[in-house]
Amino acid sequence: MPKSITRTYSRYSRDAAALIGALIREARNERKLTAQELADRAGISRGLLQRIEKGNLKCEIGAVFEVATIVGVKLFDADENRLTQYLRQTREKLVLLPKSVRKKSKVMRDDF
Amino acid sequence: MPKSITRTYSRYSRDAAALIGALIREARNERKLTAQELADRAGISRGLLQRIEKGNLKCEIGAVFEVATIVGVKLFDADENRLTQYLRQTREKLVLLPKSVRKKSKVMRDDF
DNA sequence: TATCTTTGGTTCATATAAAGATCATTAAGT
DNA sequence: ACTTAATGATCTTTATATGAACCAAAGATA
Repeated sequence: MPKSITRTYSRYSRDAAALIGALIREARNERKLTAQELADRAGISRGLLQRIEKGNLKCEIGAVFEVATIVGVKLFDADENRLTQYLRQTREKLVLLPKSVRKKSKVMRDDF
Repeated sequence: MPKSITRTYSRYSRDAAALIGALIREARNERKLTAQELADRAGISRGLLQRIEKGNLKCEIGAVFEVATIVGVKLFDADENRLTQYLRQTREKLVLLPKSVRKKSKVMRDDF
């Protein structure tokens, strides 16, 4: 990560992360779990869990998903079956798709 | 990050990441964007985009969300309005909830 | 009120994710 | 077939996210 990158995030991304974080915190309280307990179960530190619940965008997605899974926050708010089904479908579809994209060569007249 | 952490991920987390990655790649191809172009738009490197599309769990969630947003992959497969609405509702609910969880003190007889 | 627990911020050391560059392979366009 | 471009993969360097150990503040229980 050279040259000190300062990322800019869209509002949608920020809202999505904040939503997941809020849902996790809510679910954790409903299940009467302390932050430390949930962090232990997920194999992460309490500090990281705090940042996740705050909707911090600079957390590794694996940690967020893991915590969400443990407390039962469904990603895609769809049932789990659909997820794996869709995953299989998508994989099948992908092998049929071209592997690389290509521009219409140099300059193409499409103005008529 | 001391003591070399090797995380374990649940199947659900792995599938979810793989699904997002596959959807991103599919959407990128549909929009005729090269990996470099999408990476540039998201402000990330092409290498990172590759890992995201492969479903690598060790990517920062902000980068994943940003890319997904750009190519139009909806998280929670809900419309954006519902996301922000739900976010507001959740935030309102949160202030009403107790801020800390507590075990039922030492040993509580709940066996009657 | 006093005590114990949980949470919220720090700070610091270090493991590591990300950028950037390079190269081989694959595939699209001519 | 040839050319050009996109992808896949690997390597090195560097910025930084994470874990750990703090402390203070808030909250629950008695």
